[in-house]
Amino acid sequence: MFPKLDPLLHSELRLAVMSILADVTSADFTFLKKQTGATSGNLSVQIDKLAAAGYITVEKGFKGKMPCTTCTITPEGMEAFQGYVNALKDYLPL
Amino acid sequence: MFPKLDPLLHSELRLAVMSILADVTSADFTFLKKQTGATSGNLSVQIDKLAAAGYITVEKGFKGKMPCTTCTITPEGMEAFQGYVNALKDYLPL
DNA sequence: TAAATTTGGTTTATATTGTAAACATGTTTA
DNA sequence: TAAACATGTTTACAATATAAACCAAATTTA
Repeated sequence: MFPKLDPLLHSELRLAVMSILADVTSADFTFLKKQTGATSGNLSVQIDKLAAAGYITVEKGFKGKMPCTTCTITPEGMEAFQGYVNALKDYLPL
Repeated sequence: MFPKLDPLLHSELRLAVMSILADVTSADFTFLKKQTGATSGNLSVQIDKLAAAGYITVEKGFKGKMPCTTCTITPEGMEAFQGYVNALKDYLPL
């Protein structure tokens, strides 16, 4: 049977963000933007959704004088990501 | 870098359908419905989209006296599915 | 055999989602 | 100080997914 895929993670950009954070734990907005190639607007929206779900935390600070938004994956986010990966395996010949 | 995911395949139900067809080549509507747990309406719509993309062919006939719609994956569909699977690998720790 | 039910879908309406464009706020550079 | 750049956010629109309603033919039941 096909397990349900977490709709929050089944999104190209959110999945890319979570994939990065699952790897490096923490990253700032600019880094995520460069790595994913997303537009700022789209990234901002998707980060909000991940944060609202408790999958990441978002901290706003400054690097020098410039604003800097740092995203960090939470344990729940890590778990959700791993769950998604496992679920996907039932859809794919791996 | 994160490769673009084929939006036609990045859909839970369409992916499930393609996953089945990649395995068994051909299956009828009822079988797909049972395996995926989808509603008829949703399945009907998603099958149309896969067919419109040339990923599957749809043949309408009868099994005994009852109508029977058979879906078959095309070579292009097979290729697209494999491309999607490969692209996904860059998103997941596998 | 007439009515009710089941099978096998399609169409349509709505809710959700994704995305880009426009905007806001401040900083650096010429 | 004016123009260009950095770092995001908000908003408006387009695309998508999904369920609900519908349809027609076949089958079962009374």
